[in-house]
Amino acid sequence: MARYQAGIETEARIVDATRSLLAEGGLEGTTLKAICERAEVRAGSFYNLFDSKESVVMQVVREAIDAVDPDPQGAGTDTLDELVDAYIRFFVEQPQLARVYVMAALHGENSGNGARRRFLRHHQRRVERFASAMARGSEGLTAEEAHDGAEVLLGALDGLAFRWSLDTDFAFAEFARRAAKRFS
Amino acid sequence: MARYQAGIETEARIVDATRSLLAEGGLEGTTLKAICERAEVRAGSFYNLFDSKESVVMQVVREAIDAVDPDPQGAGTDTLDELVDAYIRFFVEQPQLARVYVMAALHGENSGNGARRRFLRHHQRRVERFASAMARGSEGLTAEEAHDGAEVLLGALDGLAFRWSLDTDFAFAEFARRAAKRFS
DNA sequence: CGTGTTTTTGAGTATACACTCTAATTTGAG
DNA sequence: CTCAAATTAGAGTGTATACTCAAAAACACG
Repeated sequence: MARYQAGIETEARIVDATRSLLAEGGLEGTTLKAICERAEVRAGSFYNLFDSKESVVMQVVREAIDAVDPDPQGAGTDTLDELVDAYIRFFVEQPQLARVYVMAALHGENSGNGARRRFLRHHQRRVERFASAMARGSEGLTAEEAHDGAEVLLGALDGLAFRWSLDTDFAFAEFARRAAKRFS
Repeated sequence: MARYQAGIETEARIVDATRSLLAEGGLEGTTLKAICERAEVRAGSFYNLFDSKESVVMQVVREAIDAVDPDPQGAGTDTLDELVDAYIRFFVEQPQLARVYVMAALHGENSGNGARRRFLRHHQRRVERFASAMARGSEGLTAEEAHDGAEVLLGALDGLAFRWSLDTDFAFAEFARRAAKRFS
């Protein structure tokens, strides 16, 4: 762990380098060599501050997952529109982290169950939150209907997010709102 | 290129091995060693039949992309429901190829523009086909409205497909139909 | 058979990768 | 200023990867 100022700054530089590399080229392009070059650090310094390459990558991925859902405490009070807007804002304001988020989901897809399970749990928490907002928003909706609706809406949002990650000219925000409108 | 029966069979065994490995572990798990072991072939035989590892992988990926849209000639005659059903059937009947398809999309995400552009073109063709079915299905829909609607619906289907690839217990078919109803 | 072609083998090459280790340098609290 | 602790450098290790090559084996066909 960094205790001197120099170490703290180096650590931040390494995290920044890792985040931008992940955003640009995915895991494939994010080699130790690339991280060290971009952070202007030699391999020895890297391993003085991190246990492994995986640990920085996971740190950035957690950062991205947290940023998608910035106020987990607020569950139970927000509206569906607010949740959708938060998702949209995440993509517009932090496109680098957004790309990492999409890739993390995709990579968790393989990656021997660990990452996959983590991402599924994250997804389920999000579905519940969307479902409860949905139920609060419209009278006469059973819990199951709200849950299923939330699953479909989140599926659509994730699909559009993926579409955006293929081509960042895609007007993600517009389409996301259009999808959300079908549910209110 | 294979000219004797033995070579033809070996080629098929290699393609099968590659497809199942891609479905199980993604690109990461699909090493030359793994392909050769599963196909019961030595490296030299592999390179007698294929130029590179990438060429088999691309062959399987093309196979998957083609299987999503089994009747490209039929464009202009099918209904939206038929298109959605074809998509669902693809996932139910050929889950291995379906997994490869999802992964190809995700991997195309990096992979230096080539794969990304190919996948985008494929996506755009599909959007057009869905849009024309949508326009035919309901009167008084401008071309642009149909196009945007198709983009949202396909986004939802792709998102749900991704959700299914995270957890194959997910009732993809049900949710896909629900999404189709919601977004058309 | 005999013969030219295809197929198979398996040891071998080159390279990229994550990671280690020791010694030198820098830092900052007392 | 001193000195122990933190930081850095950079050559070096081990391993996995895609891929090559020359020779042996299997094959089809006259």
